[in-house]
Amino acid sequence: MNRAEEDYIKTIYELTTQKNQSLIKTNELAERFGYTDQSVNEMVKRLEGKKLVSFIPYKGLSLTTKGKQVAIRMIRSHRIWEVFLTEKLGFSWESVHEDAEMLEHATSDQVLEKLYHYLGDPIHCQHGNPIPDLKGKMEPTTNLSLADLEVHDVFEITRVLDFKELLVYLNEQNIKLYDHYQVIEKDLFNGIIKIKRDSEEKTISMKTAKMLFGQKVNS
Amino acid sequence: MNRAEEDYIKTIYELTTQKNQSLIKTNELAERFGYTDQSVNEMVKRLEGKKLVSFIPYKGLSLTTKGKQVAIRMIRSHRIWEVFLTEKLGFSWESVHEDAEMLEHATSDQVLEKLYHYLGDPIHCQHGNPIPDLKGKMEPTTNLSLADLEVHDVFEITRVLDFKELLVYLNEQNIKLYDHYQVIEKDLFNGIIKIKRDSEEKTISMKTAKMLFGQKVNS
DNA sequence: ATTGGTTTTAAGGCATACCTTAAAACTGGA
DNA sequence: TCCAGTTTTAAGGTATGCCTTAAAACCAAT
Repeated sequence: MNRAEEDYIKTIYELTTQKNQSLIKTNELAERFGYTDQSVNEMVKRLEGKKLVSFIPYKGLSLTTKGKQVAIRMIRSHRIWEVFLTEKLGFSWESVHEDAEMLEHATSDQVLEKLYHYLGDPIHCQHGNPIPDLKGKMEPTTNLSLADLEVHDVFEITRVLDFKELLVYLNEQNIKLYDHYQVIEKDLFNGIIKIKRDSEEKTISMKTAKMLFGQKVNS
Repeated sequence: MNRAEEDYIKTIYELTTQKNQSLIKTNELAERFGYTDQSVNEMVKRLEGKKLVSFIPYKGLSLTTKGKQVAIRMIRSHRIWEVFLTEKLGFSWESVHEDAEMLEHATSDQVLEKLYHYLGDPIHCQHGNPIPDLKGKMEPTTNLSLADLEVHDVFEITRVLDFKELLVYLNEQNIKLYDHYQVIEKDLFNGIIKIKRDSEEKTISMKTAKMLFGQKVNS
C-alpha cells in the first residue's frame, strides 16, 4: 500500500458512505481527484488485482472487505491525529485536516494505539466524527441536519462537516459542537433558517444548516 | 522534495558528519542504501539540478547550503518525534527510530514547532543527539568515546549511537544516558574494557565502547 | 432494433526512481 | 607516460502513477 493507493481506498470509502450507496462510478472518483477517467480506471484495475476493490464494468465499484478494513484503519488514524493536534498541540479545528492527512499515512499500528490511549481513548474527533475502534466498529453517525428541523425544535449539534470555510464561519459565529439551538424561523423561499441559543439569534443559510448534524432535544 | 530525495539528503549529511569530511563518494552512498552506483549517480544529478548537492566528478559530492538546511530540518523533525515517542507515548529508546523516520517526512513546520514546545523545548533526543534549533544551530556533539579513555578516568555517557542492537544491550546491562563510569581495566590485546559504576563492574568490548560518547568527569 | 450518449479500454507518452550491462573518462602508481 | 583500476556516464529496461487521444463496448430510450 502506497500513498496513491491509500488515497483511492479512503476516497472510495468516503464517497460510498456520503452517498449511502453500495456502488460508485469511476468518473465520480475522477471528478473528486481531478484525474482523468482513464487514470482512475488504471488504478481501479490495480486495486482490483490487490483484492481491495471489486469493479463491475458499467455498474460501478466498491471496496472489498479487505479494502474496507484499510479505509477504516486510515480514518481511525486520521481522526486520532486530529484529536492530538487540537487537544494537545492547540490547533484550531479548521486547521488540522491537512496535517492529519499527512500523519495518518506515516503511523504504525503501535504508535497509533499508544497515541490513542495517550489521548484517553476518545470516541469522536473535534468535528464530531466517530473514531472507529480496533475492530473497525464505530458509533453510527447522525444524518439529521439542522435543515431537517421545524420551527420550535431544539437541536444539539454533534457533528459538523470537516470543511475549512464552514469551520472558520462557525468560529466567527461562536457556534460550537454540543451547543443547543432552537429553530425560531424557517424561510424556505429565501433558503434561510433562524436559530437561537440563550438570547442570541443567528440567521444561517439552509446550505450551511445542511452541514450541521445532531439530534433533537426535549426543550 | 519527495521521500527518496529527502532520504538521499539526510544520508549524505549523516555520512559527511560521521566521517568528518567535506566530500563523500557516490559509491559510499550506494553501499549505504544498497543501490547501484548508477542509480545513485542519477539521483545525485537530479539533486545537483535542484541545487541541493554539489558534485565534482572523480572527487566527491557534498550538500549545498540549501541541502544542508533541508538535512538539518529533517534531523530536527526526527529527533523531536523520538522525544515524543519515548517521553509521551512510552516507547523504549531502541524502538523509536523507524517510527520517527516515517513521521519526520509527514510533519509540517507548524506541527513541528507546536510539538517542540509541547515537549518543553528539549535540547537532546533520548540517545543524546542534539536537536538543532530553528536556525539549524545545535550543540556540538562530543566524539570522545569510552574507548578513548585511560584506566582511572571517570566518564559520563552523554550520547550513544541510535543502533537497535546496541540499545537493547544497554537496556539489558542497565547502562543509561548520563550514568558515570570509571575505567578500571583496558585490555587492548583482547579488545576489552572493564568499567565500574558504584560497585558494579561491567566488561564491554572496545567495539561497544566506541559507540558510547561523553566526557571525562573529575573523580 | 437502432442510435446516441456514456463508460471502458487500448495505445502511446511522460516523470520518477530504481535496475543491468557496457563503454568512456579519469586517477594515481610504476 | 602509460596502464590498471576506479569512477562516471550512456543506453535501455522495469514499475508506478499520472496524461491524451481514440476506438470499442455497453445501456437505454426511441
